Amino acid sequence: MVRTRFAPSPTGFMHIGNLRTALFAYLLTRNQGGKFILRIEDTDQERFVEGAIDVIYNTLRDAGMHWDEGPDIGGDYGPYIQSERRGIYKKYAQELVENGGAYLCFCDKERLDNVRAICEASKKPPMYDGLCRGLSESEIKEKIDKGIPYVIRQKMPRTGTTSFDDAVFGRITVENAALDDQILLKSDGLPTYNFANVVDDHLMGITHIIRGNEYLSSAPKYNLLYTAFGWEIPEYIHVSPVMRNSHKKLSKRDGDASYQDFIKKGYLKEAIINYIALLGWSPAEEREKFTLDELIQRFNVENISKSPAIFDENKLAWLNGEYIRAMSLDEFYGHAAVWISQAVKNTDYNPRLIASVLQPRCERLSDIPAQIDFFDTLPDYPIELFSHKKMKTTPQTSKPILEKILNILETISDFNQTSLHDSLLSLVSELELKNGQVLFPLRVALSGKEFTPGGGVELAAILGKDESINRIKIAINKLCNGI
RNA sequence: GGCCCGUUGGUCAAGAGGUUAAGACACCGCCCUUUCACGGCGGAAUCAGGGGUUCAAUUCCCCUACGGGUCACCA
Repeated sequence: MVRTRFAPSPTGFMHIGNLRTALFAYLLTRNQGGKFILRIEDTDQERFVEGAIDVIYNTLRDAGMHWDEGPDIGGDYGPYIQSERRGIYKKYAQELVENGGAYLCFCDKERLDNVRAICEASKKPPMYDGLCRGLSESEIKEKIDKGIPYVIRQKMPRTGTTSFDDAVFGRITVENAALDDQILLKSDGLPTYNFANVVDDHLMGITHIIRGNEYLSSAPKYNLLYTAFGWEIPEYIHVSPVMRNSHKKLSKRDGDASYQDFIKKGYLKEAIINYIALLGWSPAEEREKFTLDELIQRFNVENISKSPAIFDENKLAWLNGEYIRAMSLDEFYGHAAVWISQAVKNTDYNPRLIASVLQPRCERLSDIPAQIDFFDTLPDYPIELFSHKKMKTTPQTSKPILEKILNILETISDFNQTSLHDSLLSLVSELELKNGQVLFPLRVALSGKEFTPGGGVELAAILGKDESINRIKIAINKLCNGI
């Protein structure tokens, strides 16, 4: 039975790279019919942020990644919050001391700084020199009796190599001599991340560890720990980071790196999940758009890529547009309504009608307000806007046409898209013109803009008879004065 | 600096000794069209460099360059 875990620190926001790691773990688990465990790593009390755990819950739930065991729903391997597991680690650290895999170290900060300085001076990697490794029973007892604070350090082999197989990176081998006697238990009795992680993963029966590849070089140390305890080493799946550019990881410092940021920017959760699944993993098919279920069916560790992937918001936007266009109008309206109402306060204008012209030309929901800002107030525009090379229109040609349009609109009693369309197109054929020569001036008159969602007919239908006539008169007036 | 890892178009990427080196985003052009989009068609664009191994290397090996990671009583 596959058991994976997602073990975030509660920092108050969900980083997109973290979310991708969670997604990979989730996809693998569901693909294999295993259990997905949520564990909160909050041993660093200084970083505690109010409400941060809820952000984790909400994001995962919103994205559709449901966990089988976790702090809120429990499970057979709890507690699932590290701060509630304190007692456990000390016991295991002591066990390790007894079986020779670890030792007590009484060195104080000053000495440690010294050791480090010496290493650096001789251009050697800074490592603990192992002074306390050789302490005798009586020396240890004496120091403890004196009340000297101590930490517990892992006793690394001084010779030989340690190897392990990573599902993505293959076989990794390191010289044991390069491994530092890392601290397992701090002098305050709390475990370091390195230790808590190993203990928790083992105790929770985690079979596959999916995490960022910044842990790749630590993995041998963890394996030595597993071995020292006589525990079975899990499968490792280290994944390369999601980058902002070729040098930097996507990070909070750059802003806009969290799931919440993207939602705020008008991206759909389906598109975000779909897009990040494609960063560092590729499906076997020539297709880009996948639902969560489809991703689950297809996900496999073999197709995870070794190299880092640069996050391309362009492609996310495109994918988002694909999702938007695939919606029914009702669905789209459900998403777009709040954005439409941001720009259009006038309740005479039917927001559903506005949504219908927006849907095919909208990539991000947040693009909506700027696209429809002309409904409430007609912008002041120059008459040069009536010039369009391809439509063969100029301010001069537009004026008489607008006057004719005005006459026609005034006679329409049932003012809707169909009636407008029919009567305006008959005007076109009557005048023996191209559609654009009539309808382009109308669009400009109604919107004061060169580009609009929907054309003259659609805009007139939304604006209604009175306002359409009003705006055409304004345009004619402008043209009278301007030509 | 030591160690570990990586490198296919601008970006995501397929490819696993013999391919016209897929596909997608972005870009450019054309078509459609009442603007802009959508859609359709087409185009330009990639194996980091150098050595090997081989009849044949993008693919295997080595070196170099570049990039990343890691070396805390942080996680």
